[in-house]
Amino acid sequence: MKPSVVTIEPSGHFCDDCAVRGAAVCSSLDAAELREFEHLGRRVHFDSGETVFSEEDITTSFYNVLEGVMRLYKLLPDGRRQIVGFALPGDFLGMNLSGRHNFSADAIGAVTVCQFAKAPFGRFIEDRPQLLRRINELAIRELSQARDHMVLLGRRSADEKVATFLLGWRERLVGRNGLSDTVPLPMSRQDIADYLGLTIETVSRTFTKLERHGVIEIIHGGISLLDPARAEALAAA
Amino acid sequence: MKPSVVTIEPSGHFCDDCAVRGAAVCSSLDAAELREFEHLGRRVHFDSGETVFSEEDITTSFYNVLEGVMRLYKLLPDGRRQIVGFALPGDFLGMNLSGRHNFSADAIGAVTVCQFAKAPFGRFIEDRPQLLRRINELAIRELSQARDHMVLLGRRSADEKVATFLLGWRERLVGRNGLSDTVPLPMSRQDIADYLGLTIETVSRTFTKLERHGVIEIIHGGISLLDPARAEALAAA
DNA sequence: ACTCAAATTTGATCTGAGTCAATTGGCTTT
DNA sequence: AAAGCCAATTGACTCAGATCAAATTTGAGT
Repeated sequence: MKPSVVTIEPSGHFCDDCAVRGAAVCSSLDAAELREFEHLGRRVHFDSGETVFSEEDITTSFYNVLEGVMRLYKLLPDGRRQIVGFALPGDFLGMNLSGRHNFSADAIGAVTVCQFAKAPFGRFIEDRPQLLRRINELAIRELSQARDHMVLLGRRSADEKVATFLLGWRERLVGRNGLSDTVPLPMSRQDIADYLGLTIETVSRTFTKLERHGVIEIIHGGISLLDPARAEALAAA
Repeated sequence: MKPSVVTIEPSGHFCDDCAVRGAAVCSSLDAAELREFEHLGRRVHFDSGETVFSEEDITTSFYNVLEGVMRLYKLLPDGRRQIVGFALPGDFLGMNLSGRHNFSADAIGAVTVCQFAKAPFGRFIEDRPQLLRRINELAIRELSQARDHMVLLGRRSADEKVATFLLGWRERLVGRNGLSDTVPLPMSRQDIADYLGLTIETVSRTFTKLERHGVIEIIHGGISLLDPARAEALAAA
């Protein structure tokens, strides 16, 4: 929540070495289009805890996450927070109908995004239906994830929520270095609680319980999944 | 849950008198396109309680709701149910990436849908980016609603959930006959409970409490909103 | 109107997760 | 290495909403 000091690099030919070129919205563009496209985007860096955009902000940009993790959340007037998702490299943010973002986004650790001004991006899309189709795909995938998360929030116990989260997070990180039993958790316990609709104490107690039962080991900056099968069983229940 | 006896009318010029022509996906089509489009769709009728499609079904069709209300839900292996939304006339269903529906849909009362076979619909979209843009709009709107619902499920009390639901449902029915304080509730208490992440008993008790406090009156087939301001206050809290 | 089944309401009790309150542990700064 | 700070853990207790168990009410079919 420090003042937002961002570093804006000059636009240029940086798609070439972009880590998410194949995964992100860009995957729908051919080489020539990509060359044109890269003039629209600028790499912007955010430090840990900085807010990339806020819920009621007028949407002026779209964002493609290049590096790092972000928390996406909504606040109630009295301060209660619900994290609606975590964004990882390759995720595309900023689509909306109202002209305002309908959630806020903070950097968890250092984050780099590819930022596109709304108007030129809109014009670029105009005559490129395959890019629109790609964006639509991403929206539909998110919608499916959102529905899964509703089931978790509305109908699962604390144990099930935590087990499901750990397995789901591990799965999302597969792109990194394959499926690993060492699962880094860059977000705080409070973030996890606000994502799962629990309190920080319940999350902590559940982690401890899972460790006592030999399902996980709590390690520095994450957990190690000792018994994936048992975790799956807990999550499915 | 009776066997699915559906009535399929012959395809023909029925878009002319379609109640949702202006609201649905069709709103992005001009007169000539609409004429071509109507040959793709068939009106299909479902009786109360019938299942229109199930979660793991291979997607063979898309649906445009014409009349009635549907519940959209997901089930856990042990039978717990989360309703992820209610569909009303004008809503478009069936989009997905996996090739399977990722939720189930039942008719609540009699329902009429406009059913499109997947392949011809896909071909029709192909060279009509404005229809794709319309579908994208609908997906983004749903995504926004889904996030709001996550906040409700994860962070709101039973009283807030019920008040928010009643106001939100009233709002969704504005298209019908304007904003009315008489709010029909075609779905059962169990449906409301499964939508709000509560039990049927808690929903019933909360209705009774709201009535005791003069906020609503429970009437046949719905409620009457006596004190909208107080309901708003409860929902905002 | 009469019967039966299902939906809803109401009551009594229980419990999973929340709340409140210390500790403990890990970093950072000096 | 001591001090200070914030995040995480642990413990004791509470409570909102779940569960269990009856009534009621509603509705469809005869």
